Amino acid sequence: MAVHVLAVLAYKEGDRVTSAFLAGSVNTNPVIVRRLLLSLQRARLVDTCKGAGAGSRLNRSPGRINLAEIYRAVEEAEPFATPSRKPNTACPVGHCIRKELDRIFMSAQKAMERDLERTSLADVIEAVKASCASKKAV
Amino acid sequence: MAVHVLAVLAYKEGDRVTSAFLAGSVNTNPVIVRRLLLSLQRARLVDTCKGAGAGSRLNRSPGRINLAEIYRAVEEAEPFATPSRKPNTACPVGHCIRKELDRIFMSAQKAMERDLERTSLADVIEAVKASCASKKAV
DNA sequence: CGATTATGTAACGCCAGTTGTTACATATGG
DNA sequence: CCATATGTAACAACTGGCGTTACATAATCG
Repeated sequence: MAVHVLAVLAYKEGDRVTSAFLAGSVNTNPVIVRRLLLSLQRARLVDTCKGAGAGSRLNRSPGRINLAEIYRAVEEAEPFATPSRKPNTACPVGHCIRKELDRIFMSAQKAMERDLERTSLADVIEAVKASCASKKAV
Repeated sequence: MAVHVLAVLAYKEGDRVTSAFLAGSVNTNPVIVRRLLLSLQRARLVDTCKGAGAGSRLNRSPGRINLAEIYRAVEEAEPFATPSRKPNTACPVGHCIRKELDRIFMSAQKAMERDLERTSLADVIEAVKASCASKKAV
């Protein structure tokens, strides 16, 4: 969904867009979008102004924003299972496995982000446009 | 948690272990473990017998089981955000973006799994043992 | 054979996280 | 000063996963 919002922003090249408009586009509530924009602001991906005639716009050109950045800005939690908040008991394995798994999963997540880095927001826009065009052609 | 259970099984090299024992080790309920074991059975990772004196054991040596297999056996859902089951509206972006994002995320997930493939269950056991030993040394 | 043991499975409650909604304070521009 | 749009809080609704109880089924042992 974050990517979706940013894609719309990229679509409107530089124009300020209100959260209400974005919400309509993603088919959700303006507040949801605003909450999302807060994360994106923290990551310096968008630039938001308050007041009349204001709204948000991209802070960088779409070609210089990659999906890994968006992912990191939005997803703060690990994609893996909650470590089952129980610290485990007297099992010989339970004691030390958590730390090891964290290491391994961190590495896997890094691998995933490296893959996401290869795609820029501009790439997404381009692909979407192409996909829409071909669909229209039919 | 799946890895934890399998690690315990690997620890008990070949012995059949009951779900009750595993549950105690992971500090949870036997039924939870059984549900997990069902997934692992489907993936042919464990071999479970019913009846008295029965239980589960690994179907392969720990060195020949990698974490990507476990991940695939257990996690059936995408690690990414639910595609917000709403099919979106008349927004020009909304129409085609879902498909594109699916492609990209699939690729990222593949990258993650490729990373997980590099670690076998035996590696995890080894690391855990080493970690426990060093902790004991202190 | 029958008792015991352990899995398979369903039904249900519980809890946490996410989404959605309403409401209101605040800032900005005209 | 007023209209507009964000920031934020409070709360309802929904969802997914975990936990628990309960019961049927299967396999082993005496």
